[in-house]
Amino acid sequence: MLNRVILIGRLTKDPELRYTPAGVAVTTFTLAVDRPFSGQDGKKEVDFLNVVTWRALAESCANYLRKGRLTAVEGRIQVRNYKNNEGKRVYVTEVIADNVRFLESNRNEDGKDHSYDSKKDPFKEDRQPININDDDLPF
Amino acid sequence: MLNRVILIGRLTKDPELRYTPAGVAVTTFTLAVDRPFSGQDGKKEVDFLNVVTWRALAESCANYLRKGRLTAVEGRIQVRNYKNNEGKRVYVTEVIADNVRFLESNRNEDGKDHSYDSKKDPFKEDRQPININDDDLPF
Amino acid sequence: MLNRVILIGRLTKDPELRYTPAGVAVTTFTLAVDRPFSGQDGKKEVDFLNVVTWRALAESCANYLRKGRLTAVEGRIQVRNYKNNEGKRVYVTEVIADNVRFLESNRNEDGKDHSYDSKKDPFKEDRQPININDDDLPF
Amino acid sequence: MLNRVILIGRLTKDPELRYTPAGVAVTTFTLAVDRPFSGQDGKKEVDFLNVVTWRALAESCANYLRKGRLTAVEGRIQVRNYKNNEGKRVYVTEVIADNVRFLESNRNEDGKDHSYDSKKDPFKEDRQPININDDDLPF
DNA sequence: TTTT
DNA sequence: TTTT
Repeated sequence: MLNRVILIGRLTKDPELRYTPAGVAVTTFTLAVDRPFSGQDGKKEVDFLNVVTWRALAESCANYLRKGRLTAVEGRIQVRNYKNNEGKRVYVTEVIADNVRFLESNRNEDGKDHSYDSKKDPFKEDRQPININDDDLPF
Repeated sequence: MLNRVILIGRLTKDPELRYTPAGVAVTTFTLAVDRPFSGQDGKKEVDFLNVVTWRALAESCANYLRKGRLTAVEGRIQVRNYKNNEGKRVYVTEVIADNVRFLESNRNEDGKDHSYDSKKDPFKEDRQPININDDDLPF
Repeated sequence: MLNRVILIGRLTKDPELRYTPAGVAVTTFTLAVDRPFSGQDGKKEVDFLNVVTWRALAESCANYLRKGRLTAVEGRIQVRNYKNNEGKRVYVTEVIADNVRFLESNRNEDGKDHSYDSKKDPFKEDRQPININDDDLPF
Repeated sequence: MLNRVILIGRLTKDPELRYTPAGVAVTTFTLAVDRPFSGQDGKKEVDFLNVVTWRALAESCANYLRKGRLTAVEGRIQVRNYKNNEGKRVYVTEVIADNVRFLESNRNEDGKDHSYDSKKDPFKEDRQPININDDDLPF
């Protein structure tokens, strides 16, 4: 009935943008989130949490997030399951984000409006995959 | 750096209480959390999320939660991994709760203080397992 | 940049539905939220938090919430200020809800779809006030 | 029964550290939190939210937070009331923080452990006020 | 001004 | 009373 997650962490790699066959943008990335009180007893503990964003938010994440950037994410936990190539059902837990805050902006700050316009994205075609099934997404 | 989850859902089964060899109580249960807008397009979508509680909270959850009860949980997402019996690394995502609210109380309301006292628990010994390793918990 | 609140508590009175001159529904109510650890040292501490909902959500809150009902609210904190009749600026803090969960339903459960339809609301006209200014809302 | 707030914003001024007569540290500051979608229709909307921290957390906030710093706060909403000098009851809403994350560290990064030690604080005595009542705190 |  |  209620399912809310808020995370602050750093991207482990650059985000990955893909498109479903229907042309819907989906960006995935992993956040490294340090556990509280890590480091004081020697061991540094971190959770690596997978985040999924859709549509306009996916495109702006692909554009403005980069490896190592401090990022806040709001969303909900979702459990997805699929059959792997051995026919076994696998369960994957992800955070479906509906709000992402870029806490560290680009170095080359220019004061312009950075809202993403996919029509002006020169790399959009390069990123567009061809064999994704909308029901069984491959991330 | 920040990792906060709040869930409201219903228990899919009675909670399970175990003890580590060191005698630390740990209770696990699964919450069924309906996704928003489920049902209007026919399909009812639900996430089944695993929750873990420790110590005093574990004991009070074992005592007062039951299958079907509406329950609120506050905590953080954690990813645990272990090697399965085929030697393959398996990743398990759980919500480690630090606050649990019983939104539906027992039918037989009696007005007494319901804070759990493990010394008075007649079932404690029955529930106590013998072969749990504190580092590699079996849930 | 991020502002998220989640509350669970009970309505102190029935909710109040009003309409702006432009016909926008706005419902307000107060949640009594018990503080943690209240009661053990004798004193029972409660926060009374004002909640505001708009449009369709306002109408369904007006319809299904009642005094005493256990309710979950998701939203953000907002500080509104206005000049009182002595010309002094007054600051009011409210939770603007975008998600409300009715944790205690009506006794007369009927299994029907309870999504609110304002066109079928026989009391809508009665509740419609005439002298509310959209910019300076009177709650 | 549940009361959780998460904010990310910037300090409007340096934080203020005080001590109760019993010697308990309490730090207060205000976060400027931009509302979503601000700026696109011309008007930039902000909420100014008062935050209160206690004890060790108060001391580390006083030490490491400064005006303008981006900061994440976790806590609960509390409504405090007192009689003002005209004998009228005034209600003040604050966020009582139990977790604060410094999202922008000091410029002079040195890699050292920055956990606050009040015994080594050369300014502690200077900051110690004398006429605060523990029950009716003056912020 | 307040709920169970 | 307000931050970038």
